Amino acid sequence: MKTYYITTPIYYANGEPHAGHAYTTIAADALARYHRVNGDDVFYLTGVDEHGANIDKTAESKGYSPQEYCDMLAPIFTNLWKRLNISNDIFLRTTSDLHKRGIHKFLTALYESGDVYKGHYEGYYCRPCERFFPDKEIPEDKTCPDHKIPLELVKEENYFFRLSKYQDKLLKLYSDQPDFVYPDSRRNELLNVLESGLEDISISRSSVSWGITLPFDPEHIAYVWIDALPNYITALGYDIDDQKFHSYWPANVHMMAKEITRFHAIIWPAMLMAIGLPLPKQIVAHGWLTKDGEALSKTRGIFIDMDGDIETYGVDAFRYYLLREFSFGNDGDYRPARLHARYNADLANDLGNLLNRVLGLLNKNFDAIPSPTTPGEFDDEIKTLTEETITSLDEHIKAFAFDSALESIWVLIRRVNRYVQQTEVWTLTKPETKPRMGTILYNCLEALRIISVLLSPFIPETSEKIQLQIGLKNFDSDTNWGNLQEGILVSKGEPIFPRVDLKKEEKTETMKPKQAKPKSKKKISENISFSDFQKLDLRIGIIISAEPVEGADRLLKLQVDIGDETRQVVAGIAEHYTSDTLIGQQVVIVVNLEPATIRNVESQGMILAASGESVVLVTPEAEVPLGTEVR
RNA sequence: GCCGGUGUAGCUCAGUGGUAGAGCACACGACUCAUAAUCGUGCUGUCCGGAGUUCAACUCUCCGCACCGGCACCA
Repeated sequence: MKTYYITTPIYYANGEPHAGHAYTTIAADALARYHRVNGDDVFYLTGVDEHGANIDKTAESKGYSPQEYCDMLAPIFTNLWKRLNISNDIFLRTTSDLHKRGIHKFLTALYESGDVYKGHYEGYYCRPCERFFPDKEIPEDKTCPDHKIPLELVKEENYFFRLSKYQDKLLKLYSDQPDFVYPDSRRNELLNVLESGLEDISISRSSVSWGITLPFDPEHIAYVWIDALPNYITALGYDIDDQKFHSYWPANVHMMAKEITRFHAIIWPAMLMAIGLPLPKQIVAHGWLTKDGEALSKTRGIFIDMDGDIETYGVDAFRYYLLREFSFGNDGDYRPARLHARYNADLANDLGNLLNRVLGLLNKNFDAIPSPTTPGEFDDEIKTLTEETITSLDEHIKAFAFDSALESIWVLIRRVNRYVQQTEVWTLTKPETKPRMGTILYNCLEALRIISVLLSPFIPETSEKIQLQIGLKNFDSDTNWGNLQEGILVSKGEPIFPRVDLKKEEKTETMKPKQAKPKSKKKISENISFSDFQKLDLRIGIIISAEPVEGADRLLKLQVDIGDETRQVVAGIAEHYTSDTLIGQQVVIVVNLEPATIRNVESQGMILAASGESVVLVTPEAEVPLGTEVR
């Protein structure tokens, strides 16, 4: 029996899961189920990554120990997966013994490979990022670009992994195995990274406490990614080297969202090379979800209402919509209106109604499933198309084209609807035509049975409902035509996808104004003295010219009149303001900031702006004389 | 600025060197077994713009525009 090992990332447990996590997990679930129904021995892994300074900090801010916090959060993930019908075989927590033991073995092996060395690291460090900035990346103001807080000059003794050594081997991997990274767009990006050179990476932290200690130096904690990536082997029992590990590793697919491909497609394979383990076969990245065209954002309250949509349309409709409407690999725009349209058109009208009408006809005219005694026109077409669908489905699945996969099944569903129409079964009630009627109904049911098998990876609950209504007590996953037995008593057939009235929906939607209050998540910094504050010289100025900076997308070169003089300031606001709207604006400018050169342009100060998801200039509430002090 | 991608019917997208397709939506018709479902027919397009190669380009080449990623940049 072929094995198939598929993984999602272990999601970082410093917040609740969102639709993006659900998307990854549902896609991986579809693959896992597809391979299971085709007879493979499948192992499907998902889980949570529970270590690192961020979790420690989040836990502390909520008044819990990190372990307590993780223990609270893990069930939120598992409950969601249960609700979404995720068929994972394991839910790995990095705080589990299984993982900790595996990591010890992994780190020991890595250490013994000779590619780990101890280095003194002196450099600029961002605590929330848990990372050092390489020399060429240090911002001139020594502020973390993501967290907007000052970098700390930290001198740490760290262990490093000789990633640089693996550049050529990785390049060879990419050329020998062109499908190692899917889709090609991601592969190209990573090739760029590889070709521009790799630096060794530090794999430990001595300043962080919440994590796994290095087996060869208890003073150090494994860096979160070094702790997390090997979960793919620790989950299989790598530490005891058992049969399970050897039968499932290497993984067939590591599935993830596009932002973490670098860790999976560069660092992870390099580490595996170092310890002499086989590499995963494919790194598969999907795009991000937007909602009605806007990026998801906690702070702006833009989120996908999974609970609401699942409540209205059902889990399978949610799964179906995500897999059917988005082309996997690209970003996808989640639009409740489209979900609604898909639900009614595809699920209720095409599939649900087909099952219902066939069962209705059968119940009205027969006591049980009749035998196909009387072949006729179109029968072969239905049978042939069913078989062709099985083949094309397989091709699409291999290419991660869930949308085409589902579309190909729907071609068959529509064909069966047409079959009912063409044969006008409902007219064949006379004794002499009844055997033909029975045959047609048998064919319809058999097609529906096979369709339910083909659909089971995507919408498992529906598949079961279909088979139950057909009268099968145990799920029959045989896709050979004719496997359906005659004489089975069918059920009455309640609609499996009752139509949803849009007007009702609009009402309920307006009834729950669930707007999150926009707020910044950055914590208040440490206190400074009043004299510290007084050191700042803030003045009112007016922008008299603004032009783009050569070679930079975000920068504008501004001339600001502050009364006595004109200052040239470079500001990273080009994405939010055009020159026209800026000229004539009064702004607050820091005039005693030491000058800096950015992109060969001198900047003699800094314009204040609220900078969160959007950037908004700070301006005086009423016009004031230029050069006025701000305090 | 560099690298890559995308731009086709109202919407979501497929597609080929010979003058364009699917689903949804829309209109009309058929049917009445079925969840106002199904089936048929029809409709709309400067296939982003421009130049070039070719007997012929939406499909190839070049230039440009727009949007989206990645990298650089964010005092």
